[in-house]
Amino acid sequence: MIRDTLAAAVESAAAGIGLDPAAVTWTMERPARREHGDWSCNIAMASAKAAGRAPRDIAGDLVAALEQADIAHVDSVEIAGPGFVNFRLTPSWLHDVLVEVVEGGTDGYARPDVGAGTKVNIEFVSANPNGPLHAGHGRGAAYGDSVARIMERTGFDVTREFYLNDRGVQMARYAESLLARKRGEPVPKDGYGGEYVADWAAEMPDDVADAGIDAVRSWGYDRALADQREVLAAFHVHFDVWSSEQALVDSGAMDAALADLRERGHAYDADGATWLRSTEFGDDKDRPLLKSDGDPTYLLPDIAYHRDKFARGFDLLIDVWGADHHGYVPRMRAGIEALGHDPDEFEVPIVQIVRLEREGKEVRLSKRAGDIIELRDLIDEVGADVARLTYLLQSVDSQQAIDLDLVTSRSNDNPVFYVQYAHARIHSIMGKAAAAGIVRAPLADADLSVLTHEREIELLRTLSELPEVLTRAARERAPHTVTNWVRELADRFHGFYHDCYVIGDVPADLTQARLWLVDAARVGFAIGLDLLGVSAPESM
RNA sequence: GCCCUCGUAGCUCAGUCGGAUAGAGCGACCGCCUCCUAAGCGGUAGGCCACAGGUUCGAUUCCUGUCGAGGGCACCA
Repeated sequence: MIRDTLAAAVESAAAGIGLDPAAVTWTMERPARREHGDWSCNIAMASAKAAGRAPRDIAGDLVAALEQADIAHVDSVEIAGPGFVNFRLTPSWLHDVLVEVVEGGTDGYARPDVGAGTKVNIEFVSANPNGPLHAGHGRGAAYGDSVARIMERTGFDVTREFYLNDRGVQMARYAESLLARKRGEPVPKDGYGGEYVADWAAEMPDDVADAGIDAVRSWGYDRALADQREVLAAFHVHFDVWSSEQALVDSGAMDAALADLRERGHAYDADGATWLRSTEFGDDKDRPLLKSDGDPTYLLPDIAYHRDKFARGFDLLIDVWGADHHGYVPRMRAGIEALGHDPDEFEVPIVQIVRLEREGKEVRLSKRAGDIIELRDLIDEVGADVARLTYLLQSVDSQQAIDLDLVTSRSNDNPVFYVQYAHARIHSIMGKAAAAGIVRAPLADADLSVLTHEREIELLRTLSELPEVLTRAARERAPHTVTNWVRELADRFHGFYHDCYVIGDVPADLTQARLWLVDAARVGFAIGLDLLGVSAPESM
């Protein structure tokens, strides 16, 4: 890559004038402003203190040395601002990018090895199996799955996992609520009042209800899980592993975890309960593992669960949690440290809440669920692609308001259609070319040097940024940076489409080169949209 | 009271591992279809990057505090 070429040239030049490039941290980056060239290096400023010289003075020597070196694609090197060394390149470097994109294709282009084979377990959604998924789960599902896709592409060995809290008080209340509804009675206090409970109770066979609360719970569990699986499938999210809390209890894994904690001296008995000494690991207070009635709290099975994940050989555990659970992070991390693991091996991205609005007012999409907005209804209304891209439009750190009027509108202010339309135009061009009997010659025969139009250059420049974007998206677990890139690619493509006709009154060699450029854009959209879990239509 | 996330253009949001004149889309206003879909393209206007200190050659970015929004604070998950 060009960046490496330039960095190597800088290192060599720096060494040549008596600096030690390895001793300072410096960067080779794309300047924010185009006037500052194509690539910019801050090594002169970074070395100033150690060298005891003025940054611009060092930069001057560097530029002189770099001008002597014959570096591929470099048009000029100059000093700018406080001491930046800026490189201006000839368009040829972007023609090389085009070849790289087309030859690499969807599978081969932009595969930076960030993970180096790290085994990572990404646990997300993990909704309780006692009701349908809601819009908040949708954001977590879109995020978790997209992070998984990005990490897979960047050299991580990824497992997608769903944890089932199929044990405990919540499940008991759910079963009681189902049974009460089945019998036409009001749901008990602290029960589940959503209309889906009544609907599902109506579906429940009489013999299940007659068989008692355990049978009802079991039936209700299956019913809820089937519902969630169905919606996730419609959302194009799949899981490799479904783990059960109850199974951890039944297998003795939970007891083993507690014994482990005791052995390590991080668990103790007091006030009739058993406690985790989480304060030892930075938590505010110690947390109960076993309640005073002897039943486990949710924390102990969770610790056992994470212990199990590590036992399965994962180097890194990522739990995607909703904002309402963030206070739980310190004790979970404490539990992991208590088991002897490095806290850096456990990460918890927090997904902030989602609000759905119509005409500026909060809406409740579901008539059935009462107080929840079902993911199913959202998908039914806008489609899985639109829902996913919309969720991934912004960072999960900030709260999100989804305007349903906007999202369903077929207008300029809808970013989903903007991107999809750009993609559709690619196929429109290819279709026109085929209809006109134009055959795309082999890439090796195309003269890419004719691609010099500002729009063509900008389009290629955006394509060239994808490896860096993916590196960052993977490190920061930030799918929205990919969304931003895809939007920019769409922006560049629309501009190109508008000003640069591929077919029509253009020379044959330009048509050929542009057809390859269009194909490169297609590869870019295919990679980007796939990472977001969004398919793109070939026509609209 | 303590902890977490957020506060950037009228609106919705990027950017922030410290860098050169802070970006996009929408909305507003002005333009562009004899030619691959105008679901598009171009232009103009619009900012004390919540506020106050600190660190630094340099802070929207890092640290501290204040204010505001949201969320969480053992035996619900």
